Amino acid sequence: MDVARAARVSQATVSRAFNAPHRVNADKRERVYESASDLGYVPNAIGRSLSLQSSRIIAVLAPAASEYYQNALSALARQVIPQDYQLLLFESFAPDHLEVVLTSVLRYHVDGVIVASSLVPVVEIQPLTTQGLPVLMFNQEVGSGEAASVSVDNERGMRVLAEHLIETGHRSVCFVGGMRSAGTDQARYRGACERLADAGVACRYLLAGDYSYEAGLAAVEGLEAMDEWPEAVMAAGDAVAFGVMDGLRDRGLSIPDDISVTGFDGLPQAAWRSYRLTTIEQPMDDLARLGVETLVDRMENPEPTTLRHQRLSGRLALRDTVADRR
Amino acid sequence: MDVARAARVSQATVSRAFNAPHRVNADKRERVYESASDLGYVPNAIGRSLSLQSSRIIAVLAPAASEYYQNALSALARQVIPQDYQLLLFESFAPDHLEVVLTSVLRYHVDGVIVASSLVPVVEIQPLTTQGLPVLMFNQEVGSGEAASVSVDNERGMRVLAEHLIETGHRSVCFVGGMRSAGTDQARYRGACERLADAGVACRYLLAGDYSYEAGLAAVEGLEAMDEWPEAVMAAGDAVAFGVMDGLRDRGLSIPDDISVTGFDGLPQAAWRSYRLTTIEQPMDDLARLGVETLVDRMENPEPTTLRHQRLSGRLALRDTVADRR
DNA sequence: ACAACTGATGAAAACGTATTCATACTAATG
DNA sequence: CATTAGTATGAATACGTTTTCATCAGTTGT
Repeated sequence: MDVARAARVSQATVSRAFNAPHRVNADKRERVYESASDLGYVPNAIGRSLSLQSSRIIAVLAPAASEYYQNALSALARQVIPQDYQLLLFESFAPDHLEVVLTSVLRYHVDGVIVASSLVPVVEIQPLTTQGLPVLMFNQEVGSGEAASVSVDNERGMRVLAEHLIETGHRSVCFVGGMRSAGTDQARYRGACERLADAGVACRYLLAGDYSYEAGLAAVEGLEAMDEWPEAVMAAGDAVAFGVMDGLRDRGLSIPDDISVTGFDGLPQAAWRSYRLTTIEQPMDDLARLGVETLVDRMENPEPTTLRHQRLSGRLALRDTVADRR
Repeated sequence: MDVARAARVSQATVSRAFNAPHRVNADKRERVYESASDLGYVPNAIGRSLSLQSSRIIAVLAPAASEYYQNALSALARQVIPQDYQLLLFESFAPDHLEVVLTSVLRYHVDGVIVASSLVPVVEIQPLTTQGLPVLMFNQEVGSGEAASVSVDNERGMRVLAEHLIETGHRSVCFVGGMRSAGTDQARYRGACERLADAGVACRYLLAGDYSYEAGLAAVEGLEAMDEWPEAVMAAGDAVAFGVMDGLRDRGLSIPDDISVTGFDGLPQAAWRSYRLTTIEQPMDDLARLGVETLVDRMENPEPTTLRHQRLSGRLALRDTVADRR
């Protein structure tokens, strides 16, 4: 290698100068650094990966078009820096495209994978786990043993929200779900349902179709088609809630006076003046930190730790979309 | 290698079976595929990178917390797939941290770099260009010769918006900028100013501080401190515009009856019912495609093409935040 | 029948690093 | 002074590919 020659040392010494400076004499070390900066040399991470059999790269599968997952990605990117890993982004994996993406992930011999998408069920990622690749499911509750996972406590969060609605005297509620298949959707509906049922409050289920603003907006038609407006609608996600709010306002209804609305996730927009949405805020940074730590732990400790789901509690953000009806 | 042995062929043949299937006999090819799937083998991209001296990875520097750049990242991720490149994400580069990030980029020997951040001036990325690394500045207008770049035509977009305000009879305008240092900010202000001046309309400048909702909200205080409300405020970005709108509404003003507001970027929220913001929509997919194509072209053709800035026109989205004052 | 060509294949080198092993040297101990 | 322990260094190897080059078999043309 050029630097070695320029510094009149062996290539092994160059390697040591960068990775274990104390193991090489000060004078040679300086010579190496000097030649390196002269030649604009920086150690090649690819050669390093090959030799070390470890790339210090984490693949992350995320639908970059979703507001929630954009925030998750951002939080993950920040948490990964202190651990000195990089994120390799994989996106846009339609169900039929997923297999291609997964072999692509395999090709890059990443050290670990974070699956941040409600569209990828845990069974689909078996091609990765069978290769012994550590996988973390982000924002998905999976059974223990299948994969490591972190998420907010969806059921509890929804229970807290339901509790709040009950306390404020709501007697009829409609839950607007995103996608039936998403595990989070089920957990959230269950949480709402159970708590409301305890208090003798009915909770209908309306399907928006996905977790978007547009879906929420369209769902209001379904709401309208019911015999009468519910006193409160609990949306499965903030984005849906924004759509619902705007749809209701379009129809001349006032929030929260005519109808209360709650969300879930704690998107930045929930705090905006036009919405001031009462919602459960996901502790995004904590989730990301916990997730990355869990994954890194699995990557760096060969002995297989038990794969378990870790739940973090969300925070109830009380704002202005729930009326006191007592 | 195991697969070679299992298929009783040389390792060179395995390589050819995957990269140039027609150059290896059908029977051996099948044997290779079979052994590969038995052993769960996929070609190692790291070894490949080392041998090919090309990683097929593009580094992207983006502030993952900004709504605009999240959308840009998403568009870039989609555009990069058909070209068979992957995106390696680098984020959170405070000015003093930038150098570390850049050497990290260098380490990974990526094939190209996309800088999607208004916070990174083109001079700062010289460490990359001097290494002969192709760089694309996304959403930044840089002088020709310094780096390849793509952006929407900021000046023209703002002129179109100004034109619209003039046509609808506005006689006083305030421009709310994001950050003085950002090149886009200057171009947008210039576009607005020039067109308005032509029509004899004054255009004041108010600095929000950054391109966030919160900055826009706070900027309304500055607006309030002026002798009288302007007839229109032109925000430098949509997020700022949302903040301005909410700030004005907080003060009991009606949009657009009391004050017109315009934005810039075309964020998804601009179409939301609560804002219905008249703005310039950036052709994000076209920008991403053009940017990626430009970069890929530079990566794959050694002879240096001239580095130029490419502008795409934005689209005027006429919605409900500009009144007709004639 | 023999030369010339074609196509399939393997051996070997290269890419840039980390690391093991051996060697040369220095310092400390008896 | 001789032995030992320790330290600094380089040579060599491994990591997993791609690719050049040589070889060998088979085919075509005369």
